[in-house]
Amino acid sequence: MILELPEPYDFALSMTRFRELGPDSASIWRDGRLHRVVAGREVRIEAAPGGVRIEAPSNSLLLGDADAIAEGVGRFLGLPFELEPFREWASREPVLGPVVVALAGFRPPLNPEPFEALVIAITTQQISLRAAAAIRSRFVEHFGVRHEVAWSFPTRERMASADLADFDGLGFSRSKIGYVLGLARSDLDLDALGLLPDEDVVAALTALPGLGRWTADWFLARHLARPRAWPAGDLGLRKAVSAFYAAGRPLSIREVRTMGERFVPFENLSAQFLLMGARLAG
DNA sequence: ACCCAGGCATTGG
DNA sequence: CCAATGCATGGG
Repeated sequence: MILELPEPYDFALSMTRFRELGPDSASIWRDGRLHRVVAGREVRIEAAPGGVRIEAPSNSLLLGDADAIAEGVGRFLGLPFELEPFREWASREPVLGPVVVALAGFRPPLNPEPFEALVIAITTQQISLRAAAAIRSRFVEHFGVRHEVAWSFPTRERMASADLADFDGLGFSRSKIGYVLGLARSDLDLDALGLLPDEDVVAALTALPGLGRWTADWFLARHLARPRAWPAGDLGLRKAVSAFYAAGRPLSIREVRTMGERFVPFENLSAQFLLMGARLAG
């Protein structure tokens, strides 16, 4: 089936994250297609005129899963983002404007599952994206379910019943094992976070061990697609803001947080385009 | 053999 | 309140 996306849409550009630095075994890029388990079915997503083509197991259509698959893929591809008002606003920004124009067709992808979004963040804390992806792939293949090409991401329920010894050889630090188990076993309703305002989401997440401001900000940005999310503590964003707005001078987290005011009310998309722009420039 | 990489908790002033 | 430290793997 075809999933239509607002034009312009550049599938390969938008999948840069999965093609280059941080793919894992739950989201596999191969031969121009993205393989992933959506709504319990492994799908293959590829570029098509007007959007993307989704190939799914033939019986999933008969079973009436088509709507759930289209919904899940749409969220994965960042359909909730409203790019048109952002482009209109950015066109009057002297620095960001040209970046957005140069990245025409870029639609930031989302992490559609809250537990997955948080575990991705935990694994990525402090270490390089490549190291995190290597560790996470071992985690996914150990606790997830193998489909054809991709694995389903381990569920919260599965992880709630895991223990320390199950993580042997995966490369997690002791503390990060505790963060994942603590998150899985906590009584926090992850699906209900979407009903809360940004600051309440941050408060609820940072109350858990191992989930700090950076993790909460990326959850707002890449899971909930909140327009005002601004991950000022992110090393990549700090370098991007430094390059585009401070002539390369290193910026503190506090400085970057303050500079977020420049991008109101489009901090999230601004951050994602700046990161992408810096990646292409470097 | 280093050193840094899309943080966070803990400890000590 | 701020500074220093340990954590784990991958790549340069």
